[in-house]
Amino acid sequence: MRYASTHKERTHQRIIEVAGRLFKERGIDATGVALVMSEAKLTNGAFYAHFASKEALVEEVIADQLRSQLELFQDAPDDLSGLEVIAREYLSPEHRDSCGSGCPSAALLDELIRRSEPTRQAYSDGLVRIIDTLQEHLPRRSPEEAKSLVLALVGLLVGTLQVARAVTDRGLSNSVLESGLAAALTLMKSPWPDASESLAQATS
Amino acid sequence: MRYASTHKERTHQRIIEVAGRLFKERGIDATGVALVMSEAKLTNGAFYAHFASKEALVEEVIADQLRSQLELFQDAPDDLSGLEVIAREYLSPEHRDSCGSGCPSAALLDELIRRSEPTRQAYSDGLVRIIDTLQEHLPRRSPEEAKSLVLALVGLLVGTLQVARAVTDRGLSNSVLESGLAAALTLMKSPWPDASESLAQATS
DNA sequence: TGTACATCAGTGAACGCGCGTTCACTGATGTAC
DNA sequence: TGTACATCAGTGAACGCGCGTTCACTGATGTAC
Repeated sequence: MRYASTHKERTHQRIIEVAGRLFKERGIDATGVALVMSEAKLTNGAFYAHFASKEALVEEVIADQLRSQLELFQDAPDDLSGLEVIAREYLSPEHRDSCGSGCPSAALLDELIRRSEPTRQAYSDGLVRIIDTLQEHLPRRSPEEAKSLVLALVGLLVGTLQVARAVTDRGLSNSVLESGLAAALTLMKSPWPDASESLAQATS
Repeated sequence: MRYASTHKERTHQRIIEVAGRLFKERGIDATGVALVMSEAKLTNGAFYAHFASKEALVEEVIADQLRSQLELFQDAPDDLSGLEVIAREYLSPEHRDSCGSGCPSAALLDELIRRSEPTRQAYSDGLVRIIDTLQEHLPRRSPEEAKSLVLALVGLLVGTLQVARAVTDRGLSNSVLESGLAAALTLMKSPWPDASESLAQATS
């Protein structure tokens, strides 16, 4: 072998990680293959020795990003306090201010909705795994309750972070994060209603 | 006048509305000026008689979209039941399945974060107006509580809709919508905690 | 041990294409006299 | 009333540019004999 047997594999992984950061910082469409390769200290041409197309890269990046996010969540304690730690870190100003190293869902969600079937499937599979993992933090609830709560929390965290990033007023942005966190903590300790119940019925 | 005095103005507005739909369906970067103009039954060249650049169109589209969204919310009753109606319609399968005619935040949020300063400002201004309007649905709460709750609800609705759109499994997608709605209703009737309070403290 | 050849990750110039943008022009209709 | 000109929303071909992709090549190192 002219290179170490792991050489190409490591280059491949480096491209995926660099692309992940650039996609999250700049958007997928706005990040060219040439830029990804130059940031990975390579030239254009080498790209197609690693990936069949840009979309194939996108698909691998998404799978890789969701795997990383899953591992991050798995580091937290396996109970309700772990879920609180996750929410606090997720809705922190630091996470808001670092798209490139942050959650792929918050950075790419509505771009992903419009991409190829395999890419969307890669995202969806990764998200299902994350949901399953988060559910394990709620052993005191029934599986149905736990799953429903986790789904709502995922939506809340992702949406709140995005809104906090979009708003131009820094003070308002901080309020968005704090409000989202307060809501997350409220949900974690609330009894879980049936969604078919209306507010009027529930409060009367 | 060779045309009715309102002719150009109406064409201008038609371009903005067509572009709004296309941007939300396909993404901003992925929607070319030529496509927008042909869908508006015009040719390329007329574009620059109406807008200084594509980004100027984006800015006007965003302002227009948030104005429409605000009007939609203003149609609901001015109390807590109105907020429930809004949440139910927002998290409906119909809204999930119609990006083009739906909420601009859900369709474009993370693309907006990366656009020009004036475009982001247009979005931010529109969102602030929406938040102020939604707050009026909560006369029973203190202004601080009402604002915090509304901010969290906005994050929850936007994030939940995006996740429901991204997930490839239809059953899971429906569960996401139902869970998000259940969470929204729970938040509307819960007492509002201080975000600095931790879950451990609150539950012990 | 020395030489010819095979391997293959990476190089870098080139390709066609669609993008945002420009511009000379059209043609319908109003105004001047 | 008739004719020459002005107005201006819209036309459609063309521009340079950067994109994703292709391909003939390089050069370091392994293998054959």
